[in-house]
Amino acid sequence: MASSLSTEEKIKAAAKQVFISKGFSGCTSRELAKASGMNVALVNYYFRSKNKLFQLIFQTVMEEFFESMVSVFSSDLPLKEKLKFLIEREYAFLSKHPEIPRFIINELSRKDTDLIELTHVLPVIYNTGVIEQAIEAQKKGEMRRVDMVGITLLVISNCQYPFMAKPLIKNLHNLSDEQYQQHLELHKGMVSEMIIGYLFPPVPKQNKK
Amino acid sequence: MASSLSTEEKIKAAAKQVFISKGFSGCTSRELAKASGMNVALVNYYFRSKNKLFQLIFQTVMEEFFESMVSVFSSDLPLKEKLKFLIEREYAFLSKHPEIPRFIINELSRKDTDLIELTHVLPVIYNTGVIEQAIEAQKKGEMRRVDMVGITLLVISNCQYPFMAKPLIKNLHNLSDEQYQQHLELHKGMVSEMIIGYLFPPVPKQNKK
DNA sequence: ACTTAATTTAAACAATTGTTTAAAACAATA
DNA sequence: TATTGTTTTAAACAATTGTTTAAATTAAGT
Repeated sequence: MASSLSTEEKIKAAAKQVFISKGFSGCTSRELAKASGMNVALVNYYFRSKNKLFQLIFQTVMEEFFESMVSVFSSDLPLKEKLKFLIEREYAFLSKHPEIPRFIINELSRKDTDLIELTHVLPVIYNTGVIEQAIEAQKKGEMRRVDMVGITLLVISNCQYPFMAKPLIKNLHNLSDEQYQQHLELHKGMVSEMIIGYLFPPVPKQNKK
Repeated sequence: MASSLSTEEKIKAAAKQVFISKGFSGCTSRELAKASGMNVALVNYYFRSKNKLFQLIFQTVMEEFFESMVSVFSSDLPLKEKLKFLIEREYAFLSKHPEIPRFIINELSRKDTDLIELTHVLPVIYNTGVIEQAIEAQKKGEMRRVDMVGITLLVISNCQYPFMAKPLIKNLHNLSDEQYQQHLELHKGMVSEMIIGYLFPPVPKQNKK
């Protein structure tokens, strides 16, 4: 039962859910309290303010968000397999946490937010050696000359957007939840094949020196 | 000068900007009033309530959002050219209105929102004959057998996400605005080539039947 | 000029916001 | 048991919320 958790952790867990689904400005202190079965004063007793609590939770969500990405790049696989694996992992993560990309993108585009430091995550990825893998594959002419920003964008666009846009696409195409789920599963395969097919064209385009 | 507009239109124009960038729950009635140079009472005098004003604006934003998409499908072009054109148009639209996809997706995923009817836009697209074009191209084996949902998802994922995720990617890769702009331009070409290359594979996969 | 209607303003409304207070309940230790 | 310190509660705080009122101003038509 959830009551085995401490009050502090109950509030944190509930607040995470509420913040993710409604955003910082979409919920109130009392709503956060009620969602954890506590009262308003307790929220501020443990976390000082709504804003402090949010900052704390946003940080942890960001870490979860990048965790699997880093772990995949750190794995001992050829680049092409890493990318297939990454897409698979992203879809698995998003199936569990479909609201997180929207939440993060939203809160990051608030002008008035104390923006979180992400500078530490890039070096971690770079240290996995994935850059060297890409450069080598490109030298051999096996891989298209796309930089890390381009690769990142390709992968997360095609993975995250379909989850974020669920209400839009469902509404637009008149789909049930089950139908959309099927489309997502189908789409994963297409995305994987498309991206791999693009980045690693069957016939080498050119061998730049 | 903007003062040539009527009070009602000044409020509407300012509210559109504010709603799009801060969302319904991210702004106040007084903020909407101040942004148009008016006062709170005038907002409710012309639009009855904050919610009514929002509903009105959301509707018009949605229409702008689908306008170019429909117009491209209605154009007299072969399917492959339509898709190239669509991507080009999407990028042009998003360069002008980079905040709109996030705004729409956000507001559509609010549980408590009176959801807008989109059922009229799908028939419009279907009536352009694009479906028949796709089926024919697929019969000839020129095009992969991907349905309308899949095509839609591919295009708008790769177009919209890079604009939505600007703060995330900028932060992650430590890019300046100018650098990100360059990446966007570069990405457009990649996306177009990738999607076309995937949907219309150079060597016909198989001729079903 | 007079009357009527439409527009704009300042002020007020009750409800809700984030946050704090001070007392109560609890737990641990002596 | 008495005395700590910690946790929880109910109530209050001023500020802000969406909305309304009623008076003031402007515009239009006679």
